[in-house]
Amino acid sequence: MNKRFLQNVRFAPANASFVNDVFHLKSKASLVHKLSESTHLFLTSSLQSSIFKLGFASDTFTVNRLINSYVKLRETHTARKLFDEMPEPNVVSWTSVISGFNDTGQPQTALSMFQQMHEDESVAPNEFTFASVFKACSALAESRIGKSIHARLEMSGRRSNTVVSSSLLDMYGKCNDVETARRVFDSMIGCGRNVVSWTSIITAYAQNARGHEAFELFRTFNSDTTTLDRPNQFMLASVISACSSLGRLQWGKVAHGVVTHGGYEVNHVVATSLLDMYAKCGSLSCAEKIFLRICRHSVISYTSMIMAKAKHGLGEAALQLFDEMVAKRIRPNYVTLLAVLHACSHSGLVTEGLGYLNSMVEKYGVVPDPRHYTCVVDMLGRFGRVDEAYALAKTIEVGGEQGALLWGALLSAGRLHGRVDIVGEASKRLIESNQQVTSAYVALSNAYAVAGGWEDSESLRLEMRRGGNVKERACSWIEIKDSVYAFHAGDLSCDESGEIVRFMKDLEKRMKERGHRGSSSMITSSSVFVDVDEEAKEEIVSLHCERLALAFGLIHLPEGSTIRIMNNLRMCRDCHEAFKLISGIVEREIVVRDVNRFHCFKDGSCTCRDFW
DNA sequence: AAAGCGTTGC
Repeated sequence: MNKRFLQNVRFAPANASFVNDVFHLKSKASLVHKLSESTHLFLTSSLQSSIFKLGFASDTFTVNRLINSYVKLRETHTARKLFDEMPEPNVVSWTSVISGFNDTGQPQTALSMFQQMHEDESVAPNEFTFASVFKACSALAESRIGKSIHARLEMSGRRSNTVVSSSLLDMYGKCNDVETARRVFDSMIGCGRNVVSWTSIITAYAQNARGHEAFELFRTFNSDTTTLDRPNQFMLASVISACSSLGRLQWGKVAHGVVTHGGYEVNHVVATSLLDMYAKCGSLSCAEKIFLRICRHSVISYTSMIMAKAKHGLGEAALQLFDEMVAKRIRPNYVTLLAVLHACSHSGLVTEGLGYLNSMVEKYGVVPDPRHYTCVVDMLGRFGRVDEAYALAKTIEVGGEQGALLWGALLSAGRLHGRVDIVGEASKRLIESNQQVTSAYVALSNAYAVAGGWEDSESLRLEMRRGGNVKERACSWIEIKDSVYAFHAGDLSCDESGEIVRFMKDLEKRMKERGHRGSSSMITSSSVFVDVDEEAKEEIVSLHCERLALAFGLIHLPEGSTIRIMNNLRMCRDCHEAFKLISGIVEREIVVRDVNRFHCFKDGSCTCRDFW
């Protein structure tokens, strides 16, 4: 039959081009189909030569598929070359190449392509293009450019698209403009929000230190009856991260319940966020349990666990884990080295810490940056090597926020060891660079007061008041079952009878007797400092509150319960000592008024109780 | 044919 057909063709020239077309189109269809399945550069480039031989080099649709195949293989350069040779690129061609640059970490090039598209004026961007371009702005945290493109979007009338709006709100979130992100989210009520847009707004709050609102939105999403979407791995990782930064174990457990329910425990990003959450909420054992369940470890899971051990005072175990990671050929990054230095700093491994700082380039290929130096300055300072800390700090040229952290570390060192000269130098640098001005003034004022320069101290305090510098109030809090009890620095109104202070003094005495070091003289020194300045008192009371919280937990929790203490300054480095001590103390009756009672999540939906 | 969301540091 075929034979006869071909014979007919031979004698019917009028039909020849028709058959030729059919043959070509059939070949094209199969080539394009093969392209979409190609996962190897070799296959894609041989398909390209076949396509070109058949004469489809100018066919926009076919070349778009080709470009797309190269983009999937991350061959952005080849994709761009093909694009540049196209006689008539359309919006798909432009968008494919722009998203290719996004996917290969070249958002700047993606943006310049968009600019070129704008100047060309031959093709108008559509929803797909805008979504890609906002993603590029997110990556660059470029709100200025993002806003101007947002204006173009509004003019084009293409806003009522869930994907575009999500990318837009995500961009505002990444540029730290949460209010605008929220406005975009609120405006999406008509075009339909989905799990991605909810995740974007939750992430915007979570990444901008507004964890409460992030969690509140998560709850709203879960009780929203208008959507069939359930939380996915992206949303959960973000929500869990919010719980970590809030130090709210109960909320973290609720999120863990949702993870288990949705079967997302195997996702390594979710698992890593859970690990970090348990560690930051004080449960090292749960963190470790999660860590051991992770099958394929990444640099992030190891770094999180090293940091967890470091913050819980287990410096040697942290370093051991670091060795294990290196042995597994997982390459450490700058955060890993920060965790390692923290481990040394928090466990008094000064020599080891200096060793890591000096060998990190050569051994691990990580160039130390100001954050690593700050960590080492802090470590030297804590262990009395203040002059070395100062000498090191002077060699680092850094300003802005990083500079403030560096000189802030030195300031603490000077204060801890009563070095007025160091406090003076560090304060001067902070005040000059207009960073942490309040703490600097307070510390300086205290240093003068200690050295007997009462007049200087007084004039500084006046200067502070005139400048309107107000220090954020420190607070500690404790979770007991479903409630959170908060204690604010300087506020001992919960101690009407003075019994707490007596208890603290007793506790402190016992701690000293057992050789507990650190800021152990907070109560006795308070009587010295109380007339001088608020700062010392704040720190003192903040520490009091941790002990207070301990005492509180001891009284209200059944035997064997875990007590978690958090504060908004840093993880309590004395917790381990305090725990050891408190376990030997007989229960006492103390009447404590609830200072503050946050609204708390009643955990009814948790499905993984067996985990704890 | 092309698009949007997540984890480690302070």
